[in-house]
Amino acid sequence: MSKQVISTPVIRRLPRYYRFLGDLERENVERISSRELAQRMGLSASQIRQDFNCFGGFGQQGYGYHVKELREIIGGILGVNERTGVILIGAGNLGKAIAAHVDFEKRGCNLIGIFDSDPLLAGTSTAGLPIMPMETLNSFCSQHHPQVAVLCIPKDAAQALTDELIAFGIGGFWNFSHFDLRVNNPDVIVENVHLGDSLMTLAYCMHHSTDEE
Amino acid sequence: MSKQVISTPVIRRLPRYYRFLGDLERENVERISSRELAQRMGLSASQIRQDFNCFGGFGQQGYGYHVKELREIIGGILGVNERTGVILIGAGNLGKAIAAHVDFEKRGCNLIGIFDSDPLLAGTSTAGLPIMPMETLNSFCSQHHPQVAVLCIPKDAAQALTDELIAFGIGGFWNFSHFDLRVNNPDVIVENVHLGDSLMTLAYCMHHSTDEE
DNA sequence: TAGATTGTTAATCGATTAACAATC
DNA sequence: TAGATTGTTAATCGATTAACAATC
Repeated sequence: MSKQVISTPVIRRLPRYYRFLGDLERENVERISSRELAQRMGLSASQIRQDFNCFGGFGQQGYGYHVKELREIIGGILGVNERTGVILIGAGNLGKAIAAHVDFEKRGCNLIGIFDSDPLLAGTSTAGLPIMPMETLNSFCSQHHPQVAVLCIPKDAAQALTDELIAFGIGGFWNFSHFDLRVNNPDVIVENVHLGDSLMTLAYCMHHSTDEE
Repeated sequence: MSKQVISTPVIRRLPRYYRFLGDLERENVERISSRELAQRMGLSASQIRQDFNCFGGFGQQGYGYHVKELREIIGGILGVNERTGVILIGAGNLGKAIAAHVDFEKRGCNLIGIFDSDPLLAGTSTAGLPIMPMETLNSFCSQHHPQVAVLCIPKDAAQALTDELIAFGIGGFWNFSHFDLRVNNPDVIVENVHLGDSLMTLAYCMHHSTDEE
Protein backbone atom coordinates (compact mmCIF):
# COMPACT_ATOMS: atom_id res chain seq x y z
CA MET A 1 0.00 0.00 0.00
CA SER A 2 2.75 2.48 0.88
CA LYS A 3 4.39 2.74 -2.54
CA GLN A 4 6.67 5.63 -1.59
CA VAL A 5 7.68 7.43 1.57
CA ILE A 6 5.44 10.40 2.24
CA SER A 7 7.08 13.54 3.61
CA THR A 8 6.16 14.76 7.07
CA PRO A 9 4.55 18.04 5.94
CA VAL A 10 2.18 16.07 3.71
CA ILE A 11 1.29 13.61 6.48
CA ARG A 12 0.56 16.45 8.88
CA ARG A 13 -1.80 18.02 6.38
CA LEU A 14 -3.84 14.85 5.90
CA PRO A 15 -5.93 15.11 9.10
CA ARG A 16 -6.70 18.70 8.18
CA TYR A 17 -7.92 17.68 4.72
CA TYR A 18 -10.01 15.03 6.38
CA ARG A 19 -11.62 17.58 8.68
CA PHE A 20 -12.37 20.07 5.93
CA LEU A 21 -13.84 17.37 3.72
CA GLY A 22 -16.05 16.34 6.62
CA ASP A 23 -17.28 19.92 6.90
CA LEU A 24 -17.99 20.02 3.18
CA GLU A 25 -19.87 16.75 3.36
CA ARG A 26 -22.00 18.12 6.18
CA GLU A 27 -22.71 21.14 3.99
CA ASN A 28 -23.85 18.71 1.28
CA VAL A 29 -21.14 19.78 -1.14
CA GLU A 30 -20.72 16.97 -3.66
CA ARG A 31 -17.70 18.02 -5.66
CA ILE A 32 -14.89 20.49 -5.10
CA SER A 33 -11.98 21.68 -7.21
CA SER A 34 -8.47 22.02 -5.84
CA ARG A 35 -8.82 25.76 -6.37
CA GLU A 36 -11.93 26.03 -4.18
CA LEU A 37 -10.56 23.74 -1.48
CA ALA A 38 -7.32 25.71 -1.49
CA GLN A 39 -9.17 28.94 -0.90
CA ARG A 40 -11.11 27.46 2.01
CA MET A 41 -8.04 25.99 3.65
CA GLY A 42 -5.58 28.76 2.97
CA LEU A 43 -3.35 26.57 0.83
CA SER A 44 -2.44 26.66 -2.85
CA ALA A 45 -4.29 24.55 -5.41
CA SER A 46 -0.97 23.21 -6.62
CA GLN A 47 -0.07 21.97 -3.19
CA ILE A 48 -3.37 20.19 -2.76
CA ARG A 49 -3.01 18.39 -6.08
CA GLN A 50 0.58 17.46 -5.26
CA ASP A 51 -0.45 16.17 -1.84
CA PHE A 52 -3.26 13.99 -3.14
CA ASN A 53 -1.09 12.64 -5.91
CA CYS A 54 1.35 11.23 -3.40
CA PHE A 55 -1.27 8.55 -2.92
CA GLY A 56 -2.69 8.34 -6.42
CA GLY A 57 -5.07 10.28 -8.62
CA PHE A 58 -8.36 10.73 -6.79
CA GLY A 59 -9.76 13.46 -9.00
CA GLN A 60 -11.22 13.73 -12.41
CA GLN A 61 -10.06 16.22 -15.01
CA GLY A 62 -12.59 18.89 -15.72
CA TYR A 63 -14.64 17.93 -12.68
CA GLY A 64 -12.53 18.12 -9.55
CA TYR A 65 -12.78 15.83 -6.55
CA HIS A 66 -15.79 13.97 -5.25
CA VAL A 67 -16.01 15.11 -1.63
CA LYS A 68 -17.47 12.00 -0.04
CA GLU A 69 -15.20 9.67 -1.97
CA LEU A 70 -12.08 11.71 -1.31
CA ARG A 71 -12.87 11.90 2.39
CA GLU A 72 -13.25 8.15 2.57
CA ILE A 73 -9.95 7.61 0.78
CA ILE A 74 -8.06 9.97 3.07
CA GLY A 75 -9.81 8.43 6.07
CA GLY A 76 -8.58 5.06 4.89
CA ILE A 77 -5.03 6.34 4.54
CA LEU A 78 -5.23 7.73 8.08
CA GLY A 79 -6.62 4.46 9.34
CA VAL A 80 -9.93 5.67 10.75
CA ASN A 81 -11.41 2.24 10.16
CA GLU A 82 -8.77 0.46 12.19
CA ARG A 83 -9.44 -0.39 15.82
CA THR A 84 -6.14 0.43 17.49
CA GLY A 85 -6.12 -0.30 21.22
CA VAL A 86 -5.14 2.70 23.35
CA ILE A 87 -4.36 3.03 27.04
CA LEU A 88 -3.98 6.26 28.96
CA ILE A 89 -1.57 6.66 31.84
CA GLY A 90 -2.06 9.43 34.38
CA ALA A 91 -5.62 10.38 35.27
CA GLY A 92 -4.90 13.90 36.49
CA ASN A 93 -6.62 16.97 35.11
CA LEU A 94 -5.18 16.59 31.66
CA GLY A 95 -5.50 12.82 31.46
CA LYS A 96 -9.17 12.92 32.36
CA ALA A 97 -9.83 15.74 29.93
CA ILE A 98 -8.17 13.89 27.07
CA ALA A 99 -10.03 10.70 27.88
CA ALA A 100 -13.31 12.58 27.85
CA HIS A 101 -12.66 15.15 25.16
CA VAL A 102 -10.80 13.35 22.38
CA ASP A 103 -13.00 11.24 20.16
CA PHE A 104 -10.76 8.20 19.85
CA GLU A 105 -13.38 6.06 18.11
CA LYS A 106 -13.78 8.50 15.24
CA ARG A 107 -10.05 8.23 14.60
CA GLY A 108 -9.67 4.47 14.47
CA CYS A 109 -8.72 4.11 18.13
CA ASN A 110 -10.32 2.43 21.12
CA LEU A 111 -9.50 3.76 24.54
CA ILE A 112 -9.59 0.56 26.55
CA GLY A 113 -7.80 1.33 29.79
CA ILE A 114 -6.87 4.18 32.13
CA PHE A 115 -4.15 3.86 34.75
CA ASP A 116 -2.91 6.00 37.60
CA SER A 117 -0.35 5.51 40.34
CA ASP A 118 -2.48 7.31 42.91
CA PRO A 119 -4.29 4.63 44.96
CA LEU A 120 -6.97 7.17 45.83
CA LEU A 121 -8.10 7.23 42.19
CA ALA A 122 -8.38 3.45 41.89
CA GLY A 123 -12.01 2.52 41.72
CA THR A 124 -13.19 5.89 40.37
CA SER A 125 -13.85 6.18 36.66
CA THR A 126 -13.49 8.63 33.77
CA ALA A 127 -15.03 8.62 30.33
CA GLY A 128 -16.86 5.44 31.24
CA LEU A 129 -13.68 3.57 32.09
CA PRO A 130 -12.46 2.55 35.53
CA ILE A 131 -9.11 3.95 36.63
CA MET A 132 -6.79 1.05 37.35
CA PRO A 133 -3.68 0.88 39.51
CA MET A 134 -0.28 0.80 37.81
CA GLU A 135 0.42 -2.64 39.23
CA THR A 136 -2.14 -4.12 36.84
CA LEU A 137 -0.53 -2.54 33.77
CA ASN A 138 1.60 -5.51 32.87
CA SER A 139 -1.16 -8.09 33.05
CA PHE A 140 -3.58 -5.78 31.27
CA CYS A 141 -1.18 -5.38 28.38
CA SER A 142 -0.51 -9.08 28.01
CA GLN A 143 -4.25 -9.67 28.01
CA HIS A 144 -5.52 -6.88 25.74
CA HIS A 145 -2.43 -5.96 23.67
CA PRO A 146 -2.94 -2.19 23.41
CA GLN A 147 -0.75 -0.63 20.74
CA VAL A 148 -0.71 3.03 21.80
CA ALA A 149 -0.14 4.69 25.18
CA VAL A 150 -1.20 8.23 25.98
CA LEU A 151 1.20 9.65 28.56
CA CYS A 152 -0.26 12.28 30.89
CA ILE A 153 2.31 11.82 33.60
CA PRO A 154 4.96 14.03 35.18
CA LYS A 155 8.20 14.62 33.31
CA ASP A 156 10.34 12.60 35.67
CA ALA A 157 8.31 9.44 35.32
CA ALA A 158 8.13 9.52 31.53
CA GLN A 159 11.34 7.87 30.36
CA ALA A 160 11.32 4.91 32.75
CA LEU A 161 7.65 4.21 32.15
CA THR A 162 8.17 4.39 28.40
CA ASP A 163 10.84 1.74 28.48
CA GLU A 164 8.55 -0.47 30.52
CA LEU A 165 5.63 0.06 28.14
CA ILE A 166 7.78 -0.80 25.13
CA ALA A 167 8.64 -4.05 26.89
CA PHE A 168 4.89 -4.61 27.33
CA GLY A 169 4.44 -4.31 23.57
CA ILE A 170 3.39 -0.66 23.14
CA GLY A 171 4.46 0.66 19.74
CA GLY A 172 3.20 4.22 19.80
CA PHE A 173 3.26 7.04 22.32
CA TRP A 174 1.09 10.12 22.42
CA ASN A 175 3.16 12.04 24.91
CA PHE A 176 1.81 15.00 26.89
CA SER A 177 4.46 14.93 29.61
CA HIS A 178 6.78 17.95 29.59
CA PHE A 179 9.52 15.84 28.20
CA ASP A 180 10.68 15.05 24.67
CA LEU A 181 10.51 11.30 24.45
CA ARG A 182 13.26 9.92 22.29
CA VAL A 183 13.23 6.24 21.58
CA ASN A 184 15.99 4.47 19.70
CA ASN A 185 13.79 1.58 18.60
CA PRO A 186 12.76 2.48 15.04
CA ASP A 187 9.54 0.47 15.33
CA VAL A 188 8.27 2.71 18.12
CA ILE A 189 6.52 5.91 17.05
CA VAL A 190 6.42 8.97 19.29
CA GLU A 191 4.21 12.01 18.95
CA ASN A 192 5.23 14.65 21.45
CA VAL A 193 2.64 17.28 22.28
CA HIS A 194 3.88 20.36 24.07
CA LEU A 195 1.00 22.63 24.90
CA GLY A 196 3.33 25.07 26.64
CA ASP A 197 5.43 25.44 23.49
CA SER A 198 2.32 26.25 21.53
CA LEU A 199 1.35 28.99 24.00
CA MET A 200 4.84 30.47 23.87
CA THR A 201 4.76 30.52 20.07
CA LEU A 202 1.51 32.46 20.25
CA ALA A 203 3.00 34.87 22.77
CA TYR A 204 6.07 35.40 20.60
CA CYS A 205 4.00 36.17 17.52
CA MET A 206 1.90 38.64 19.47
CA HIS A 207 4.86 40.61 20.78
CA HIS A 208 6.64 40.61 17.44
CA SER A 209 3.88 41.43 14.99
CA THR A 210 2.31 44.75 16.01
CA ASP A 211 5.61 46.65 16.16
CA GLU A 212 6.50 45.53 12.65
CA GLU A 213 5.06 47.96 10.14
CA MET B 1 14.28 44.65 18.76
CA SER B 2 12.91 42.63 15.83
CA LYS B 3 15.56 43.49 13.28
CA GLN B 4 14.45 40.93 10.70
CA VAL B 5 11.50 38.65 10.22
CA ILE B 6 12.16 35.25 11.74
CA SER B 7 10.90 32.21 9.87
CA THR B 8 8.19 30.05 11.40
CA PRO B 9 10.34 26.91 11.78
CA VAL B 10 12.85 28.90 13.83
CA ILE B 11 10.13 30.44 16.03
CA ARG B 12 8.63 27.03 16.70
CA ARG B 13 12.01 25.71 17.81
CA LEU B 14 12.58 28.49 20.33
CA PRO B 15 10.34 27.12 23.10
CA ARG B 16 12.06 23.79 22.71
CA TYR B 17 15.50 25.38 23.09
CA TYR B 18 14.17 27.16 26.15
CA ARG B 19 13.01 23.89 27.68
CA PHE B 20 16.25 22.03 27.00
CA LEU B 21 18.32 24.87 28.38
CA GLY B 22 16.16 24.80 31.50
CA ASP B 23 16.92 21.10 31.86
CA LEU B 24 20.64 21.77 31.44
CA GLU B 25 20.52 24.51 34.03
CA ARG B 26 18.83 22.17 36.47
CA GLU B 27 21.63 19.68 35.79
CA ASN B 28 24.11 22.43 36.65
CA VAL B 29 25.64 22.48 33.21
CA GLU B 30 27.35 25.82 32.79
CA ARG B 31 28.41 25.83 29.17
CA ILE B 32 27.41 23.84 26.11
CA SER B 33 28.60 23.71 22.52
CA SER B 34 26.24 23.67 19.57
CA ARG B 35 27.48 20.16 18.87
CA GLU B 36 26.53 18.84 22.30
CA LEU B 37 23.18 20.61 22.34
CA ALA B 38 22.47 19.30 18.84
CA GLN B 39 23.09 15.75 19.97
CA ARG B 40 20.75 16.13 22.94
CA MET B 41 17.96 17.68 20.92
CA GLY B 42 18.30 15.63 17.78
CA LEU B 43 19.18 18.61 15.60
CA SER B 44 22.31 19.56 13.71
CA ALA B 45 24.90 21.87 15.20
CA SER B 46 24.72 24.03 12.10
CA GLN B 47 21.03 24.55 12.54
CA ILE B 48 21.40 25.57 16.16
CA ARG B 49 24.03 28.15 15.31
CA GLN B 50 21.94 29.47 12.43
CA ASP B 51 18.89 29.70 14.66
CA PHE B 52 20.63 31.60 17.43
CA ASN B 53 22.26 33.92 14.96
CA CYS B 54 18.88 35.10 13.75
CA PHE B 55 18.83 37.08 16.96
CA GLY B 56 22.53 37.88 17.33
CA GLY B 57 25.68 36.16 18.47
CA PHE B 58 25.14 34.71 21.91
CA GLY B 59 28.10 32.37 21.93
CA GLN B 60 31.81 32.68 22.26
CA GLN B 61 34.27 31.13 19.84
CA GLY B 62 36.24 28.29 21.35
CA TYR B 63 33.90 28.12 24.35
CA GLY B 64 30.34 27.56 23.23
CA TYR B 65 27.24 29.00 24.85
CA HIS B 66 26.70 29.94 28.46
CA VAL B 67 23.60 27.93 29.42
CA LYS B 68 22.07 30.29 31.98
CA GLU B 69 22.71 33.37 29.89
CA LEU B 70 21.42 31.80 26.67
CA ARG B 71 18.28 30.60 28.42
CA GLU B 72 17.59 34.07 29.72
CA ILE B 73 18.08 35.58 26.28
CA ILE B 74 15.74 33.12 24.62
CA GLY B 75 13.26 33.56 27.46
CA GLY B 76 13.39 37.29 26.78
CA ILE B 77 12.76 36.76 23.08
CA LEU B 78 9.78 34.55 23.93
CA GLY B 79 8.50 37.13 26.38
CA VAL B 80 8.48 35.05 29.56
CA ASN B 81 8.93 38.21 31.59
CA GLU B 82 5.85 39.89 30.14
CA ARG B 83 2.57 39.70 32.00
CA THR B 84 0.07 39.08 29.21
CA GLY B 85 -3.52 38.90 30.43
CA VAL B 86 -5.30 35.70 29.41
CA ILE B 87 -8.93 34.64 29.66
CA LEU B 88 -10.28 31.16 29.06
CA ILE B 89 -13.69 30.49 27.53
CA GLY B 90 -15.40 27.17 28.06
CA ALA B 91 -14.89 25.42 31.38
CA GLY B 92 -15.64 21.90 30.24
CA ASN B 93 -13.27 19.00 30.67
CA LEU B 94 -10.61 20.43 28.46
CA GLY B 95 -10.97 24.04 29.61
CA LYS B 96 -10.58 23.08 33.24
CA ALA B 97 -7.62 20.85 32.49
CA ILE B 98 -5.82 23.60 30.58
CA ALA B 99 -6.52 26.13 33.31
CA ALA B 100 -5.09 23.75 35.89
CA HIS B 101 -2.37 22.08 33.90
CA VAL B 102 -0.71 24.78 31.82
CA ASP B 103 1.72 26.95 33.74
CA PHE B 104 0.73 30.32 32.30
CA GLU B 105 2.84 32.33 34.75
CA LYS B 106 6.06 30.61 33.73
CA ARG B 107 5.38 31.67 30.16
CA GLY B 108 4.73 35.35 30.65
CA CYS B 109 0.97 34.98 30.89
CA ASN B 110 -1.58 35.60 33.65
CA LEU B 111 -4.79 33.65 33.55
CA ILE B 112 -7.18 36.22 34.96
CA GLY B 113 -10.66 35.01 34.04
CA ILE B 114 -12.63 31.88 33.15
CA PHE B 115 -16.01 32.04 31.44
CA ASP B 116 -18.70 29.53 30.58
CA SER B 117 -22.16 29.79 29.12
CA ASP B 118 -23.53 27.07 31.40
CA PRO B 119 -25.31 28.81 34.30
CA LEU B 120 -24.78 25.71 36.43
CA LEU B 121 -21.04 26.33 36.41
CA ALA B 122 -21.32 29.96 37.49
CA GLY B 123 -20.12 30.27 41.04
CA THR B 124 -17.89 27.19 40.95
CA SER B 125 -14.18 27.68 40.43
CA THR B 126 -11.20 26.08 38.68
CA ALA B 127 -7.50 26.64 39.13
CA GLY B 128 -8.29 29.16 41.86
CA LEU B 129 -10.45 31.29 39.59
CA PRO B 130 -14.24 31.64 39.69
CA ILE B 131 -16.11 30.64 36.55
CA MET B 132 -18.04 33.64 35.31
CA PRO B 133 -21.10 33.82 33.07
CA MET B 134 -20.65 34.89 29.46
CA GLU B 135 -22.79 37.96 30.04
CA THR B 136 -20.00 39.50 32.09
CA LEU B 137 -17.39 39.01 29.34
CA ASN B 138 -17.78 42.44 27.81
CA SER B 139 -17.49 44.39 31.05
CA PHE B 140 -14.64 42.17 32.24
CA CYS B 141 -12.66 42.90 29.09
CA SER B 142 -13.19 46.64 29.25
CA GLN B 143 -12.06 46.55 32.86
CA HIS B 144 -9.06 44.21 32.71
CA HIS B 145 -7.99 44.36 29.04
CA PRO B 146 -6.92 40.74 28.54
CA GLN B 147 -4.89 40.26 25.38
CA VAL B 148 -5.27 36.53 24.77
CA ALA B 149 -8.30 34.24 24.80
CA VAL B 150 -8.09 30.47 25.16
CA LEU B 151 -11.02 28.91 23.32
CA CYS B 152 -12.26 25.59 24.71
CA ILE B 153 -15.69 25.81 23.20
CA PRO B 154 -17.65 23.80 20.65
CA LYS B 155 -16.86 24.23 16.99
CA ASP B 156 -20.12 25.98 16.15
CA ALA B 157 -19.68 28.74 18.68
CA ALA B 158 -16.09 29.53 17.75
CA GLN B 159 -16.32 31.95 14.85
CA ALA B 160 -19.06 34.19 16.26
CA LEU B 161 -17.42 34.38 19.66
CA THR B 162 -14.07 35.18 18.09
CA ASP B 163 -15.48 38.17 16.24
CA GLU B 164 -16.98 39.39 19.49
CA LEU B 165 -13.75 38.95 21.39
CA ILE B 166 -11.80 40.86 18.76
CA ALA B 167 -14.28 43.70 19.24
CA PHE B 168 -13.55 43.48 22.97
CA GLY B 169 -9.85 44.00 22.27
CA ILE B 170 -8.50 40.45 22.23
CA GLY B 171 -5.44 40.19 19.96
CA GLY B 172 -4.47 36.54 20.30
CA PHE B 173 -6.36 33.26 20.28
CA TRP B 174 -5.21 29.92 21.57
CA ASN B 175 -7.85 27.85 19.89
CA PHE B 176 -8.74 24.32 21.00
CA SER B 177 -12.14 24.17 19.33
CA HIS B 178 -12.36 21.72 16.44
CA PHE B 179 -12.36 24.55 13.99
CA ASP B 180 -9.58 26.32 12.12
CA LEU B 181 -9.97 29.94 13.13
CA ARG B 182 -9.09 32.24 10.29
CA VAL B 183 -9.07 35.94 11.01
CA ASN B 184 -8.54 38.55 8.33
CA ASN B 185 -7.30 41.18 10.75
CA PRO B 186 -3.49 40.99 10.49
CA ASP B 187 -3.04 42.28 14.04
CA VAL B 188 -4.83 39.26 15.47
CA ILE B 189 -2.73 36.16 16.03
CA VAL B 190 -4.24 32.69 16.01
CA GLU B 191 -2.68 29.48 17.25
CA ASN B 192 -4.87 26.54 16.37
CA VAL B 193 -4.34 23.37 18.39
CA HIS B 194 -5.88 20.22 17.00
CA LEU B 195 -5.30 17.35 19.36
CA GLY B 196 -7.26 15.02 17.11
CA ASP B 197 -4.97 15.78 14.17
CA SER B 198 -1.98 14.92 16.32
CA LEU B 199 -3.47 11.55 17.26
CA MET B 200 -4.24 10.79 13.62
CA THR B 201 -0.69 11.61 12.61
CA LEU B 202 0.56 9.16 15.21
CA ALA B 203 -1.86 6.51 13.96
CA TYR B 204 -0.77 7.07 10.35
CA CYS B 205 2.90 6.71 11.22
CA MET B 206 2.23 3.50 13.13
CA HIS B 207 0.37 1.84 10.29
CA HIS B 208 2.89 2.95 7.69
CA SER B 209 6.23 2.29 9.36
CA THR B 210 6.46 -1.40 10.20
CA ASP B 211 5.58 -2.62 6.71
CA GLU B 212 8.31 -0.50 5.18
CA GLU B 213 11.57 -2.40 5.17
C1' DT C 1 50.32 29.94 21.08
C1' DA C 2 47.27 25.99 19.83
C1' DG C 3 42.72 24.14 20.20
C1' DA C 4 38.08 24.70 20.09
C1' DT C 5 34.02 26.48 18.57
C1' DT C 6 31.49 30.19 16.97
C1' DG C 7 29.46 33.32 13.22
C1' DT C 8 28.66 33.45 8.54
C1' DT C 9 28.86 32.46 3.71
C1' DA C 10 28.19 29.06 0.10
C1' DA C 11 26.23 24.54 -1.37
C1' DT C 12 22.67 21.32 -1.03
C1' DC C 13 18.48 19.57 -0.31
C1' DG C 14 13.53 19.44 -0.13
C1' DA C 15 9.12 21.57 -0.39
C1' DT C 16 6.17 24.71 -2.70
C1' DT C 17 4.64 27.01 -6.78
C1' DA C 18 4.01 27.60 -11.66
C1' DA C 19 3.03 25.82 -16.01
C1' DC C 20 0.93 22.96 -19.21
C1' DA C 21 -0.22 18.76 -21.61
C1' DA C 22 -3.62 15.13 -20.78
C1' DT C 23 -8.34 14.13 -20.40
C1' DC C 24 -12.89 14.07 -18.52
C1' DT D 1 -16.68 19.90 -29.28
C1' DA D 2 -15.15 23.43 -25.90
C1' DG D 3 -14.35 24.30 -21.12
C1' DA D 4 -12.66 22.99 -16.95
C1' DT D 5 -9.58 20.98 -14.04
C1' DT D 6 -6.62 17.35 -13.02
C1' DG D 7 -1.94 14.90 -12.95
C1' DT D 8 2.71 15.79 -13.55
C1' DT D 9 6.94 17.92 -14.88
C1' DA D 10 9.92 21.90 -14.45
C1' DA D 11 11.17 26.23 -11.96
C1' DT D 12 11.47 28.60 -7.79
C1' DC D 13 11.87 29.38 -3.25
C1' DG D 14 13.28 28.61 1.40
C1' DA D 15 15.34 25.87 4.93
C1' DT D 16 18.99 22.90 6.26
C1' DT D 17 23.67 21.42 5.95
C1' DA D 18 28.52 21.94 5.01
C1' DA D 19 32.58 24.51 5.14
C1' DC D 20 35.74 27.64 6.86
C1' DA D 21 37.61 32.04 8.28
C1' DA D 22 37.31 34.71 12.53
C1' DT D 23 38.33 34.74 17.25
C1' DC D 24 38.07 33.56 22.04
